[in-house]
Amino acid sequence: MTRKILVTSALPYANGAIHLGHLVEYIQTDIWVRFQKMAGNECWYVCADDTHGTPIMLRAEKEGITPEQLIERVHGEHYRDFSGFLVGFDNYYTTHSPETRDCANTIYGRLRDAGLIEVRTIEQYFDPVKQLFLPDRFIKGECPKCHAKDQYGDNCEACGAAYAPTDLIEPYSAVSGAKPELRNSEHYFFKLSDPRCEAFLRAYTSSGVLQNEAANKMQEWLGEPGDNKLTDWDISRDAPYFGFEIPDAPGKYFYVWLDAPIGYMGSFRNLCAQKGLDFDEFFKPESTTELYHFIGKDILYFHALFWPAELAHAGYRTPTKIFAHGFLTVDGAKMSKSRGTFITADSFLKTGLNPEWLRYYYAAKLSATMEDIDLNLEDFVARVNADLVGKYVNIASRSAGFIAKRFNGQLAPADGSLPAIRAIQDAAPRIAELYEAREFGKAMREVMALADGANQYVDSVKPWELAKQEGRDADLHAACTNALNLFRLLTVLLKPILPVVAGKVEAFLNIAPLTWADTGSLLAAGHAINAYEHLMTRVDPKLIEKLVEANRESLAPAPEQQSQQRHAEHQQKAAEAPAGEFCSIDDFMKVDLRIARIADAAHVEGADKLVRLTLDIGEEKTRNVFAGIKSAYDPAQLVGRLTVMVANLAPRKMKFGLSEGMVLAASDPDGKTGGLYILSPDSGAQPGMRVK
RNA sequence: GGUGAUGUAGCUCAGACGGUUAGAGCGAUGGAUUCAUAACCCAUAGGUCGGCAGUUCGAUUCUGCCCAUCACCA
Repeated sequence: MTRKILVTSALPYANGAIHLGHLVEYIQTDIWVRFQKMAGNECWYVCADDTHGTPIMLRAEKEGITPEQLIERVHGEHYRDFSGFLVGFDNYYTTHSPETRDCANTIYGRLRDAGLIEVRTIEQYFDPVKQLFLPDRFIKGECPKCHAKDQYGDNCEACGAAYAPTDLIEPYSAVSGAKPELRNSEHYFFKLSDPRCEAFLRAYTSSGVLQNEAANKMQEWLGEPGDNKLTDWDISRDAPYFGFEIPDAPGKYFYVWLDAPIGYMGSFRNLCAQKGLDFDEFFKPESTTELYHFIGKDILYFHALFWPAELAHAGYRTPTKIFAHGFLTVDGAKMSKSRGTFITADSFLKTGLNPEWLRYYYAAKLSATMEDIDLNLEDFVARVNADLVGKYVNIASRSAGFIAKRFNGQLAPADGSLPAIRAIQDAAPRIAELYEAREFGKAMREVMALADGANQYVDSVKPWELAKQEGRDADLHAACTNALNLFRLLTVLLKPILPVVAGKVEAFLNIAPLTWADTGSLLAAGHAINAYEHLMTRVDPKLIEKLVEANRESLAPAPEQQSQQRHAEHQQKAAEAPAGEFCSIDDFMKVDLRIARIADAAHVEGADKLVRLTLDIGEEKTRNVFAGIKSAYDPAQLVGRLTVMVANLAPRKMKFGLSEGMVLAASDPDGKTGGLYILSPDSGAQPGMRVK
């Protein structure tokens, strides 16, 4: 029976370029979709640009254009990049569309009618210069807990404390620098804490729609049965805001994260109109169609809690499965602009690299888990050249010449009992299961083992010797025919990953587009093929160097959205530390090291590795410092000792109290040699002396 | 700080319900070959399976702790 399947990838934010991190998801999804289509299923792949929110509004303003102009331009860039990597959306739309607006209004209206929307007045900062309410990340100020300066409005990067923007000391607008005013505003909340939502989500998240790791993670957010840890979700923002105005609330707009997943519906509805599909068949509650969302592990929260809860209580079906994948690292580290590994899709293509190289490399490393995958640039070159060119393409390359020169391009009967051919045909159903299960890496290992088998076959029959012997024409003809059949079968298995190469193979072999069912057949005797042309070039390592150079930014990198999916509005941390090997004397002098006398030391109740130290550094007040030295020191033996502390470290709020500094201790960075050793000055040093 | 995950040969990764010699590809080395994009074929070398403890007759595989990396904390 043909399955009816709707597939989505997460919506990229219309605020930046597509990079290789994004592509992990789109390539993974595209491979899965292409496999489903080859297998004969009705499968639709939709996506869209995520276009709303304050960052879009502000960026457009900065560029002197309207938000509509900005998102139209970015939509073009995104679509170009995805097309360049052969991501075959059935529809690539925008959330700024009548369909999405209509779906959002419908969902909102139904949730409201179900009593799941609540209006509350909240106090929020307002920028009097820009005349707009400020999202948390656009307010900065002094941390209320540790008093670090210039912290964002939602949490402190120095001490990790989470708080409301209104808790900040001396707040200022990150947009205008103005002192924001507190103003009351009515906000609309989706009542996730409602018992109906909690009950639904407990059942839903443990029903097998999530990977095990993801389901485990959900437990943290849901808490133990009985304690309802879910809190209501603020889904409105005040004007001015680029988004959809809430129907019954003039001046209030849907928060961008509300309409982003609804954009999946909007894009599909737009497709339905184009193709004459029945939208309701896919989204009615008792639908027998399948709905899959491919997402990054960072946005599980939105897709596994808010989104299904909205759908379930607005009278729609819920997702069949949510597939979360890990992040991309390059050469074992986070993508970095200073190292040139924050590689944009556009630069990859402009440098002249073949997108199918990357598709194959990702496929070879992808699994069904949320594990990160590493793009090792050296490994990339070796793997693509060895597997695709050396093994796979080579089979055609070494056989085609004989067929063309000696047999007028016509094939002999294929040997269906040949072990190498049987091996591929036997493996095909297993490989189909691996594709279905998103275990592409395992599938590729199998395919390459089969390609090895094909090369071994050619090696064993030695066509180049047969060609020189009198009266061995039939053997030569059979050998090369078998090799080309092996090649054709392998092409079927690789087609979801290499659609362009597969197209060239179809032209070369003079056959109809390959489907999965073709693994069951062989080419007929007498079938005429076309002239062989190179199917794929090798990766030149010089191109990789050029690529890295093209993406390298020598200056200290601007704080850029490092996350691969997340909205800038939501969070925008991860400003990269400049990668310098040396620090200047000035940098060093910023650290105020002081001799401290340990006035008191005590175990900390409930802490596994902390000792509470009371330090005298010659000031009126002693300092309270938590040190992670419990494993090495008994508090009693520390009292009275002199040591060295960092006196101007930003205070850090810990579970057990405020830590006002740090004592220095030595340990093996690799952890190979155990032990922890706090520093002591030579005798004569007095508390409060500066160390430099 | 809490939670979820990851850590196996130079590189990228498999695997083991605990049990004789821990696997593959790439890379390295040696050989064979020349049909093929210096591709392919055969063989060899390489690992105290992140660290420390515990359970066990026996752990890399189970448990605890530690270290490192990634993500999330609305």
